[in-house]
Amino acid sequence: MNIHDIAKLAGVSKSTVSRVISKNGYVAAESLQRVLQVMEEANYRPNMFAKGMRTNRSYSIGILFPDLSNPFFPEWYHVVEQISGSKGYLNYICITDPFGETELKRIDDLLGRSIDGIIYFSYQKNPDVLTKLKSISKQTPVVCCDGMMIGEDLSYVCADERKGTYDATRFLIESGRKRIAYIKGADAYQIGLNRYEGYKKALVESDLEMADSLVFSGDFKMADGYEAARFFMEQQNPPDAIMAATDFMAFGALNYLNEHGINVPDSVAVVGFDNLTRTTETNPPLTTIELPMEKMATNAIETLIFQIENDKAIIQQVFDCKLIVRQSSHL
Amino acid sequence: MNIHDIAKLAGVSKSTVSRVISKNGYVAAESLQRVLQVMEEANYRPNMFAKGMRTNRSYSIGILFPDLSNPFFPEWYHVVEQISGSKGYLNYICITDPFGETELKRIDDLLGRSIDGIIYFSYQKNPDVLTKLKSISKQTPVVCCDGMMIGEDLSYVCADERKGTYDATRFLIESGRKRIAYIKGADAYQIGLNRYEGYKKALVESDLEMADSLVFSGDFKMADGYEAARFFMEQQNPPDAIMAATDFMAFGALNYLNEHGINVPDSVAVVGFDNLTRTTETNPPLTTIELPMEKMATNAIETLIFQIENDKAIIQQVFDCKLIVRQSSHL
DNA sequence: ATTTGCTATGGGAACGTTCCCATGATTAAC
DNA sequence: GTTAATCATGGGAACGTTCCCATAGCAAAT
Repeated sequence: MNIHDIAKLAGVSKSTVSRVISKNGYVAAESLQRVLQVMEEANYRPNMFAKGMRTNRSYSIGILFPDLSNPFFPEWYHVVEQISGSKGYLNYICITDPFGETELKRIDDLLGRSIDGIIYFSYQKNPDVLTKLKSISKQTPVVCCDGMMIGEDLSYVCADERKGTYDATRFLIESGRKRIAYIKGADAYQIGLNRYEGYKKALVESDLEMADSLVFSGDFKMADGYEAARFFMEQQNPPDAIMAATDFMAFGALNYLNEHGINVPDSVAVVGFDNLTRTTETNPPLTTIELPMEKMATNAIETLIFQIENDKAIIQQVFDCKLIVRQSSHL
Repeated sequence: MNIHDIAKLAGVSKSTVSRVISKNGYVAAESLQRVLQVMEEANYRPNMFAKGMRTNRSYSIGILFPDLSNPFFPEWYHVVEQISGSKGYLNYICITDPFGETELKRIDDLLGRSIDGIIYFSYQKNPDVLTKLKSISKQTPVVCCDGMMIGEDLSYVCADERKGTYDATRFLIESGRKRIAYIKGADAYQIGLNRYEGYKKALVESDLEMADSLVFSGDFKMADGYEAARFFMEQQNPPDAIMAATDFMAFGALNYLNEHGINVPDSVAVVGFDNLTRTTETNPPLTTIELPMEKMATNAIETLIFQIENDKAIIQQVFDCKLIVRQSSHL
């Protein structure tokens, strides 16, 4: 069943049918009606291959995630999918890996499908990948979703995570915390370094101690937060506050503290980062730095679609983070 | 840059280049070498639209998930993506909704992309959707991933969840539990009913009480498990065991119990279902019924690809569940 | 010497769209 | 009443592959 058959059934030419489908060019109200009806009755669906061959558009977007076990990514995708769907796009999801070793291959896989654009997440800042992304982005727009791309000649959307963590750390200091521990990402990851920088900056400014015993490198898993809390609390002089680079790791820390009868926030304050949905459900509800995820995700996909449909010029956006004080940090 | 340009550069005809790309038909070793080299140098990528127009294959698979906040689905997808990727396929992910209201539209969206096959998850058994899936599956294979499809004229992969829950309930009874509560899915969902049936069957066989006060309907969220535990434990005669239809809800129940100093398993046993990765990390580690997720996911995608590439006949598979006893149920 | 089968290659039609161009019909403007 | 602008339609080339068919060289078998 093709455009030709529809044309015959509706008693018009294939050109007219084409005009109906692509909604451009003149077509008489009567013809329109008849073609629409015939298409409906015949359950006709335009052939995307033929369409794509002429237009070079697939209405498909490729998304690269380094890991799907952190609920941050599914939450982000949920927002993206809503918007892209409403604009007629469908999304390929590729799971790369935390070290970015498979990224180049997956980008090629996506390009082989003639996707219209790419949304890129990574834990790493791999020069080869950046070069590739830069070179394709004149043809196929790419939007990167992390602050570590700042300074690169690429489109990105990110948040001022450094300032976010800085503000939160200041808040803890001002509310009297003296020994503030930090759970950062693995040393091998470039992602999240801005968060760690904000923490260090606030400590330095306040002449607070920056000991190795107060920093733990995790792998962004919940279990790492749990282990970090154990590492901190088993010291003879444990911290009175624990900040985590992600809510997900803060969850793990909270679990450890709750299970060991260590009162939060009386004995130790806990602060996360991201403001995941579940932060209101923890015990106690988690003070966290809000990454304006919904705003960022919306912006990322809308930017990408704008670039696809209008202008491929680079667009870079930075959002503010906001400290959200809940019970896990109250004295 | 198309097959014609490559042919000219390599000094052969476009037919020979086509034979090189599609790896079929005779081509001399020398020609092969030259064409390969030219393609490499020109960074040539075959045009999938033109290819698809002739072959009617997109090497794309569509996956429908009703919800992405339950980590069960990302875990499943991770397995699927690994395998489909290794066989040259990429996956579109559509998030429908728990009530299945958007499923028909999303299926149409996918068909509009000429996907080669569909993997279908749902919380509901919507007759319209089933009719649609049955009608398309002669052309575009569909593999459903839940036991509620048993009896339908569709390909599916599922587990004997009824028996799984039955076995687990028997185990609790035999280890001396007398009042066994159950956290089921929302009444509006057809999914998970087999699990609930297994629970009821075991209770009836042992002449144990089946009170309304021992059954709670949740929405598969962690918070629902938390609420369920509160509902059960605030009764004057609380249960000595809580089973949940999903690990995710069991996590919520465990949180409630831990936070309220109710000893697990001494005061109350907790049993989940799914054997998510995180079950070994809870406190105490969670006894659960293993849904052989990896095996099922592997089977689902391999079945689908087999149907795409070989034979579209219906394939139906049922796997066994296995009780995994950890500390949350030990007396 | 002829036939057969295998290897190797090239030409051309076909897939189902879009889009440019040509052709009228009708209406509006002078 | 001619000209111009707008509306409506159809024909045909083009997009970049695959695949069928024709051709032909060469070795092995008759």
